[in-house]
Amino acid sequence: MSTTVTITMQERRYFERIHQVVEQVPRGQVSTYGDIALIVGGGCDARIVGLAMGDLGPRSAQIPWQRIINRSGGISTLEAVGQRERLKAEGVEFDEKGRVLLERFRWAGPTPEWAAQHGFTPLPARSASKDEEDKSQLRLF
DNA sequence: CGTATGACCATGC
DNA sequence: GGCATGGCCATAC
Repeated sequence: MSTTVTITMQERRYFERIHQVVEQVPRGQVSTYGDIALIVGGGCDARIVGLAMGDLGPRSAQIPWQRIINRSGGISTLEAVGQRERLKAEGVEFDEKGRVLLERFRWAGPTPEWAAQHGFTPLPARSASKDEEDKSQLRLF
């Protein structure tokens, strides 16, 4: 009997995949809503990642939602204090203004192997220094 | 099916 | 860097 599972892949085509990616963020590192959206791809948006995090419910105990922060390194949740404490306990450091030091603790994204294997998009490489990156791109003027 | 909302982000000032 | 706007797309009513 082939009880084909008629899984509702359509309904939350993003939520499921978002959760899957967030699970990959290692302890002691953080990622941003936008980065997760890029990895999921297929038109996924940063706000959808936020929605998916809010939709975790009981699963919040399994999925490291605390490692997802906003582009500025700030915490967007209502329980910002608790989230910051969790991250501190993992070794994540903050600056004087209470923002995560993204340059040091930002997750580089999944390995190309894992990404290809599960149908995700790896994150583009980021230079440690923005200036050097700009310099490497010759402005032909 | 239109409207409002959201754990966002890029842009312009 | 901070503040205000517009845009983005899925959900809830």
